[in-house]
Amino acid sequence: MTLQPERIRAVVSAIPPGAVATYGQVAALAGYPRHARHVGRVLARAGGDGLPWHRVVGAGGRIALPARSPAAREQVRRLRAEGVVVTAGRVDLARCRWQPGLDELLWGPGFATSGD
DNA sequence: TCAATGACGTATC
DNA sequence: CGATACGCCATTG
Repeated sequence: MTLQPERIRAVVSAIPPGAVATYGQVAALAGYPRHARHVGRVLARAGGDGLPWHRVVGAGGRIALPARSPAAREQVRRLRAEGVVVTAGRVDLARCRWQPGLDELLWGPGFATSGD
C-alpha cells in the first residue's frame, strides 16, 4: 500500500470538539502533504467509523460537501452543536481552526486563539 | 496501460 | 466572489 488511511484517521480523530481542520492541514499532519483529496477519500470511506469527519472542512473553512446534501447539513449541525460558528456554509477559521503543536500542549485543546 | 474521477488547493480572470 | 484552469495522486473502469 502506498497510503496509510490509518494515519489520516489518527489525525482526524485527534481534532478536539469545537475545532476544525482543513483537508490540506490534516493531510500534512498525517504526513501526506498535497494529498488533501485522499483525506476526503478516507473520510468518505470511513463514513461512520466514529471519526469526527464533520470537523474537517475545505480551504478557508468552506464546507466541502454540497449544501443540499444531507451530509453537509449534518456536518453543519454537528459543528454548531460543538459551538462552532457556521455562516453561509463556512466556518470561522479565525476562531475554530485547530492549531496542534506547542500551543495545544501548553494551553490544551479548545483554546481558541483570537488570531486577530 | 490509458482515461476519467474525486468530501482538495492555489492561482488567475 | 464566481468560474476556470491546473496540479496532486490513489482508485476505478
